[in-house]
Amino acid sequence: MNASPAELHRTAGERLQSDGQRYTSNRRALVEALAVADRPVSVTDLLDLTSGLAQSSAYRNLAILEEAGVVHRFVTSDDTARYELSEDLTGHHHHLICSKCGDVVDIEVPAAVEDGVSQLAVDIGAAHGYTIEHHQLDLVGTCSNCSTATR
Amino acid sequence: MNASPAELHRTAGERLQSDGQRYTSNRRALVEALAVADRPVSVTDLLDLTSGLAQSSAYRNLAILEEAGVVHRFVTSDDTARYELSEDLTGHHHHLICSKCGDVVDIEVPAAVEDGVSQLAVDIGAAHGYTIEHHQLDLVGTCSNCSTATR
DNA sequence: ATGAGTGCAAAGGCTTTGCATTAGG
DNA sequence: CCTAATGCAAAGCCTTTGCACTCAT
Repeated sequence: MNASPAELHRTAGERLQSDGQRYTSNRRALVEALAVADRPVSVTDLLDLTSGLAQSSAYRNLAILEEAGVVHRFVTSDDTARYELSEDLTGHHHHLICSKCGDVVDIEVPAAVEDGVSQLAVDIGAAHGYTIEHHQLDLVGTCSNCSTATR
Repeated sequence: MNASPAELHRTAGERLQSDGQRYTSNRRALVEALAVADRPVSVTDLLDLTSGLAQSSAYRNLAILEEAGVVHRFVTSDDTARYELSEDLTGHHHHLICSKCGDVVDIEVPAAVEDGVSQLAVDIGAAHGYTIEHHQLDLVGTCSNCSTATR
């Protein structure tokens, strides 16, 4: 986890390749931007962070990167998808989300809680016939900015 | 928690009233449908479950019910909003989500894990200047149906 | 009567798709 | 060369909004 830039790109390239996909400059730029951002970002953000990337290409490439396990996509209450590098590249973490502005901050969780949740996932999955892929713990609240603002 | 139907409607009515809203028949029908569904449902589902309810009214009323704290809205990876009755009406629980079909099942979590997460929420919130409103724990995987399907 | 609530249809915003062009292997 | 990838514009889908009508108080 927390791979160096070079290592990151190598891993990304390998995963795409084993998916029968190329690691093009657009895709590299997206991975780069996600690494630099170091927090979940929307497609709009990514278009700002990269340059000369068509919106449709961003969506298409993010879908491919997700399929290859390089990025992770999720949606918060503001209905816009956010992307971040896959957890096995950056380390397992959870999210602190502002219910007002939709902002997301990465957080780390004590091992005790993490273990409890992991065990739970196994048990619950078995009980319901689900194959658990991952879990997601969100703490939802109001960020200092939005608390202060006169709404 | 797990209020009787009568109690449920009474509580819903009160909350709307203290929000300066009426408990109209459309709103009652939505609450009724959510209670019967007993799982998070999409607006499309709600339109099927109720009858003669305009789509726009569904959205508008759900927003008002959410504002009044009667229902809770959230989004899974399939980008469609789901609604359920507020947790203080049905009991605190979490979700088991199918990453393929977007289906959601309510689950309950052992007190030990729950306590750990609650404490965590307090700590993390303080550390980041957030006022935590609630937390959300999702177990994401593939339901038995989708595992079997030849994709 | 008077404003909230409703239905219908149109508009919005994020995302996906079609198609001709470009580029990587 | 030949298919994958790209950009542009159009289309889609969920959701929101405008407006006239209806209902409750």
